[in-house]
Amino acid sequence: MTTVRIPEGWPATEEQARAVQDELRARVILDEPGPPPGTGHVTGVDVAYDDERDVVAAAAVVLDASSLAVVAEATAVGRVSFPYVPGLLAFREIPAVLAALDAVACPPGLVVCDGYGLAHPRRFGLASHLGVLTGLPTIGVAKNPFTFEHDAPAAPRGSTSALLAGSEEVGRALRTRDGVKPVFVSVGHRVTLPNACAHTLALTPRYRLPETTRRADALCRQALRQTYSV
DNA sequence: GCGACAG
DNA sequence: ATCTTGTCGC
Repeated sequence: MTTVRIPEGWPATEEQARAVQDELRARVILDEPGPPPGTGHVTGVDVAYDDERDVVAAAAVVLDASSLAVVAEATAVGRVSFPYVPGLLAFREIPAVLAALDAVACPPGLVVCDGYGLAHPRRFGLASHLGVLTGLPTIGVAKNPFTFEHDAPAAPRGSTSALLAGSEEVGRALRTRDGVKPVFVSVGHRVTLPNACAHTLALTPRYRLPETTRRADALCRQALRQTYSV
């Protein structure tokens, strides 16, 4: 377990945070396909909080993309860096996520985030932001449609429908299990939307949520609990 | 002005 | 995110 460091000049206000998004947005790469599903490494990152104690715990779990076996994992604990504000989630999660990613002992490959990338009020969600800061290919897989519109995808696993901001497709609702509520996939950095959906399907052989986020979620919660019993 | 709103 | 027990179903 390592310690979270809040970067110098980290935004302190919502206005500053939005200005950072507006500047970094230009660095997102959308025209690379990204790694082929089922090859190399796939890494899940997630964060758990205790706002009462001002404590944050993050986890990064690296899986072998073809077997989904855990290859490496790391956690980071520290102070909360930003309050939760819809549209500014990245400022709350990224310092902890970066610390956990830095502590992992092997190349992360594709990084799967809990939340959104392109599907964001300013088109620069958590997955986009993390991708720009690390240079890694990233995607976002969210559990809710946020403020976006969508029709229900057909019932079979693998069915999709457009996630829309007006008439712009910012992501896809993707059914990962027959007849179960879909997940919401969007592109982060250096990955294409169809490829992001293919990765998500490859990571959901059994459960609605990707193995990466399930593993990372369990690990960061555990790290947060250990913070109490010490 | 009010409500909604990733995690 | 987090607070929280059992329960219905594959």
